[in-house]
Amino acid sequence: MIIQEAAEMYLETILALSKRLENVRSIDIAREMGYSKPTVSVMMKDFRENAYIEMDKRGYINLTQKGLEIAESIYERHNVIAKILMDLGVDKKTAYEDSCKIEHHLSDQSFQCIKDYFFKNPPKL
Amino acid sequence: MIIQEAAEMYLETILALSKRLENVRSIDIAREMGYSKPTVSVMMKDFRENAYIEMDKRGYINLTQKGLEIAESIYERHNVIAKILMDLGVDKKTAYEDSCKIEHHLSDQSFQCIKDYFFKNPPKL
DNA sequence: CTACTAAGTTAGCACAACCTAACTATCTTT
DNA sequence: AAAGATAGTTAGGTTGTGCTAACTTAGTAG
Repeated sequence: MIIQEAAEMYLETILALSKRLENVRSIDIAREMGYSKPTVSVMMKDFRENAYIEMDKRGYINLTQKGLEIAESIYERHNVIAKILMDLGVDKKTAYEDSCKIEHHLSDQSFQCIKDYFFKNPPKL
Repeated sequence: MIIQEAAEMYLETILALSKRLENVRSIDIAREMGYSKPTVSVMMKDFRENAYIEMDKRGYINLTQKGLEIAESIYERHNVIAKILMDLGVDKKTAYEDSCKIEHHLSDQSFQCIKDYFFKNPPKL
């Protein structure tokens, strides 16, 4: 299973939910992302089969090491890019929306260069 | 027809090709983008029906005003973003590849903020 | 116990955007 | 004129990612 944009979004959402909920279930993901139950259910089946998550008998979802690594990398990108956009004057909502889309398309090299540059040269408004 | 990422790529490619070729044909687009002839043919049919391009009897393609506006906006983004990435230290090939993907996902607001910032604060290596 | 509700799953569908195979049309070359 | 090459089109298939309808399963409330 090649991890594609959609899959990255699910993994990131699971990580984000796990930071504010006791347990993460399919239904929580569906509500968070605005998708139907079956859509999420099918994707979680895929994730189980490819060992990105584990699910217990109650349906509580946990990221495996493999899943967590991807989720965290995307999650970091999301926040770093959103912060930079906001520092450049973009409003919060737009900054988060845009970074949510961009985060999947940046090479590691570009992300690192952007991160390094803005770390060394924080924009002053 | 909602212009989606794929459509934007075709329009941008037509514009780019028209800058270095006398006439642009479906086959030129197919070769440039690495797609099959039928794939391009079907998309061009769609473009004709939605007035993004015009095609004469010889199959020569020209962007309409509507098509040109989209193509130019994407084309500008591509070059601006690629230049910034290169200024930040990303190699040329990666910079072009990444900007090619990002260009479709940035809001006007974010693009403008990024452009303004780097115009006022050109990175010095 | 029955009935309701909530969560998860299965089956089947839709759409975008790619593909190959096979056809047509046109132009060139002999 | 016949044959070959090149370009475009049509038909039908595949994959990813979403949907609804309808089912199952488990927990809760009367």
